[in-house]
Amino acid sequence: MAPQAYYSIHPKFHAAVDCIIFGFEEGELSLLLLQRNFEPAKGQWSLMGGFVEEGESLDDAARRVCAELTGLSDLYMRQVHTYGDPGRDPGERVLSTAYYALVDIKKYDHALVKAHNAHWVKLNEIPHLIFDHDRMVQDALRFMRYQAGVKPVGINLLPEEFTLTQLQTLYEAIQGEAIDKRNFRKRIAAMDYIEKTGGIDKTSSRKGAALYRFNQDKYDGNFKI
Amino acid sequence: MAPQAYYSIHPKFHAAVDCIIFGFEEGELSLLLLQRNFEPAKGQWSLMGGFVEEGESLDDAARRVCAELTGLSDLYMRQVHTYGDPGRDPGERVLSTAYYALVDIKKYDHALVKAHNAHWVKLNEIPHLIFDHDRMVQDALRFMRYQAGVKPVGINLLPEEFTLTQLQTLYEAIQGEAIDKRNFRKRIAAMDYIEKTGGIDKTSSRKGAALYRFNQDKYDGNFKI
DNA sequence: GCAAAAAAGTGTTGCATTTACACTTTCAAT
DNA sequence: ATTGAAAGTGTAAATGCAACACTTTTTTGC
Repeated sequence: MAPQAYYSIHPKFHAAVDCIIFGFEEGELSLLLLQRNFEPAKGQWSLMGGFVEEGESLDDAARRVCAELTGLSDLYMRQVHTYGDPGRDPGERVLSTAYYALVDIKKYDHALVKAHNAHWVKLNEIPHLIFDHDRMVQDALRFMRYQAGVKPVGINLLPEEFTLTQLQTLYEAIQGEAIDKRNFRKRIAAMDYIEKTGGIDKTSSRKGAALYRFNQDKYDGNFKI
Repeated sequence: MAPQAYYSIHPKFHAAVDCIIFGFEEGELSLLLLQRNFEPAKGQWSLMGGFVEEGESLDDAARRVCAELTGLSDLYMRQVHTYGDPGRDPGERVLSTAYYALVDIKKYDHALVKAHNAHWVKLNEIPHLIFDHDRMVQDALRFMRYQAGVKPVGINLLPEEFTLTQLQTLYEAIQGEAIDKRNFRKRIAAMDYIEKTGGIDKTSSRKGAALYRFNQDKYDGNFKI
């Protein structure tokens, strides 16, 4: 068989990425969802997605798609799964790879979000989404929760400086259950890569709460020995 | 934009699946690898792979590809990751989704394996593989190890009936470290879904070892309450 | 200026899980 | 009858995890 024929006898498919974009506000996780003002499935809710272009890796496509909506191009993102059932997109056949992304909800570009008719929706208020996007959300949520239990990825949902109460509330939202304050702080204290900045936050407490930051170098150091 | 145009302005890609096929023999994990007697990359080592066809889901494609090589179509399989860098396949652009599969190494079709010029290779003797297949193997191994630590998926590498010594040797191979025999048996005893068959295996011991089997119903029951 | 409110911050104990550890039993082969 | 080879079995120490309540600080309202 000639090398060319090896490939050309096989079909080609559209490839897309869909992004499950997590934010954290008011003690709850939210997703950034589109109320589609475009076809297909105009009027329905969906994830932000887009087609993979020539010469663009899947990771790059996911990054571009998230940046188109949020204006942020340095988000923490991870591939979740690829969905390839024929008929999953009722228009044409499309293979779609889902990525989750973590956003500091204070930072996104409001104009872009508005232009896409996108909205932050709390996890327990998520409407039915088009195609197989419901399942993508379930899978992404499970994977993100798993990763958050293993690595401090959740920090990407907070500003650079944060209080321990914010951090605890975040992890309670991720895990979906209350955490004992003293045990939580003991655990954090044992992580030398979460360090005091010296700053004090007085926005949510009369007394004032110490600010902390994540130190990537110290974190990497823990594994390089 | 007309619905058709929505899709057609975007490029299409070949879609492939590559299978990381695990077996267990002589106390070690092995992979079923091809010494390619076909183009591209003839003469080199690779994973078993194939293109996704029209009307075929990714899962179905992976199942078909594994069955083409092993003759077994009911393998435990899980999607690992999709690799989409441009240039990952030097011929044409191909998006490839990796699946791992677990095989009872006593059962595969030897003629098919021979026809494909495939060989079982022990984990620590794996040669360099083409394209990004080395990375696929690393990712699949990590994912399989994780899953084996959480669910009894490893059982798919053993015959229906197995001794506790076999099971322990398997888990030592998966984890890559020795396990205390009494602690291991205590843990297994606590799993009511691993049950004695009443049979006795005398092939590897004068005394004879009790045979066990995995009870899927009891296992499912543990989570349905 | 005093009292109340609201969040930050701080250790100890009991319980459960995990780990370490060595000898006996059985049976086939010689 | 002895030997060899793998199967099978329980306890004690240590570690990790979960439960639990009060003090401190500062602002605000009286």
